[in-house]
Amino acid sequence: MEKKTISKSVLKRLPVYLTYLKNLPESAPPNISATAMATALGMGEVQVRKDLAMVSDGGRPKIGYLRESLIDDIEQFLGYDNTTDAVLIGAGKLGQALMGYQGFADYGLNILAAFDINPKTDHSDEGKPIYPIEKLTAFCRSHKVLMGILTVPAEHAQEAADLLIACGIKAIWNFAPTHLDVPPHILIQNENMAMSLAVLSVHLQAQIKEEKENAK
Amino acid sequence: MEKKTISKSVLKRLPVYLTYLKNLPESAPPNISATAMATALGMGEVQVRKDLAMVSDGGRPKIGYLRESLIDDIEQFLGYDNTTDAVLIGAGKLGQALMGYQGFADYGLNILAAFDINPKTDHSDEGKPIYPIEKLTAFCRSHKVLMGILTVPAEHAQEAADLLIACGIKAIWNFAPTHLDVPPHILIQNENMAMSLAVLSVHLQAQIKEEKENAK
DNA sequence: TAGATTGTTAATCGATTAACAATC
DNA sequence: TAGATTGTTAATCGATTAACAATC
Repeated sequence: MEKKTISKSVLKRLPVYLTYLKNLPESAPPNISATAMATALGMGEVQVRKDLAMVSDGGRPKIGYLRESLIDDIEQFLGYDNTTDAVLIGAGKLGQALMGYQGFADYGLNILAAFDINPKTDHSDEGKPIYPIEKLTAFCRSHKVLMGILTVPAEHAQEAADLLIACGIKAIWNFAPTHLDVPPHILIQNENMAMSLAVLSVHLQAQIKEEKENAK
Repeated sequence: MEKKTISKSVLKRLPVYLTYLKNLPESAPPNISATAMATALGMGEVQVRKDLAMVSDGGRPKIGYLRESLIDDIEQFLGYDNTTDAVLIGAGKLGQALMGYQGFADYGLNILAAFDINPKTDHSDEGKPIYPIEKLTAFCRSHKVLMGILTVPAEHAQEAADLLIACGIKAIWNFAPTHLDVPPHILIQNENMAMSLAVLSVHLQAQIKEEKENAK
């Protein structure tokens, strides 16, 4: 495998392959072909093969890829093997739901603590600490945290982002439905529910309209 | 405005413009130029103008677009003006967080009720009903629900999706980290946190590596 | 009128797909 | 060997960007 720069489109498909591979039953054969994966996921087989070529050191003709090593290769490429510590700002319902989600461990994500302007309690149901926002800076510095998760209301998102950046954070996972202005070296990943809803809404509108016309 | 088919890329940018426009202060002038929006959102101005041309009946040279009507045009295009009723499957933490989120009203989304194999309570904090899953079919039929939101564990996502489709649902917003197999006319919109995490993780890996090299 | 801004047509860029050669 | 599958090179497609004409 050569170290090539990877495009965002490829990058976003890798976790799809990963979950598919990990969900295969124990009883499945140790090898899997790009063809089989493509069929199962409803994708083009050349695309799958090309994507895998970016992270794997190759499959064997006629046999395919060794499932276990493919999983390892993708996980390693995505950096899921070394855990990333993160802090969460905004311990509302969504924030607490994310804090309690056990599945993040599979992605190497570890939410250390949450911070809130006005914490309702000092720990989540799972026992993770919830601190007043004033403690954020010291905490981030001492734990060398590089990632922040924003689950605050839209109107406080920008100031929370500014605060995180001042604490030395390099990447922000933003659940607030708003655009954030940040310096170029900071990565913002918007978990854009509005985007998803737009796609769903327009699809349904079209569907409804179609049905009406058919009913004529 | 002519009815053109819109690409998914444009479609996904529309809600970004919309939130930006809605968040402008009351005191802002009634007109806004594509140039100004592009600068504020860090996008290309031609792209903004082209996107707006898809939904608006045009801005005025030298002046720009009338902010209010632009908002209306986008909302209408996205179908946010007529509400979409939805049911939610899986009343866990994430499910309840979504049920309680007031902001969905802005997107024309109305979560009528949640369903769960084993409801802990019969209503959410906001008073929305939570029913046992057995009641789903009758409910969807009588309320003519077209959209389902999946917040169940990955291992139950496929069966939940099948159930929704059997109930006549046309679009599924899937929060479960798994690939769903559905008939072609059903739209699946994956709220893919794994995708976002992949982007964040790879960015941080690169950042860490870079720092190490600089430290040499 | 001059200049800012719009909308459109053409050029570029990147990503996907198709064709094919290599290999076990 | 034959055939399934891999990996790569070339062709296509779509989306973004650049150039420019139109307009208030």
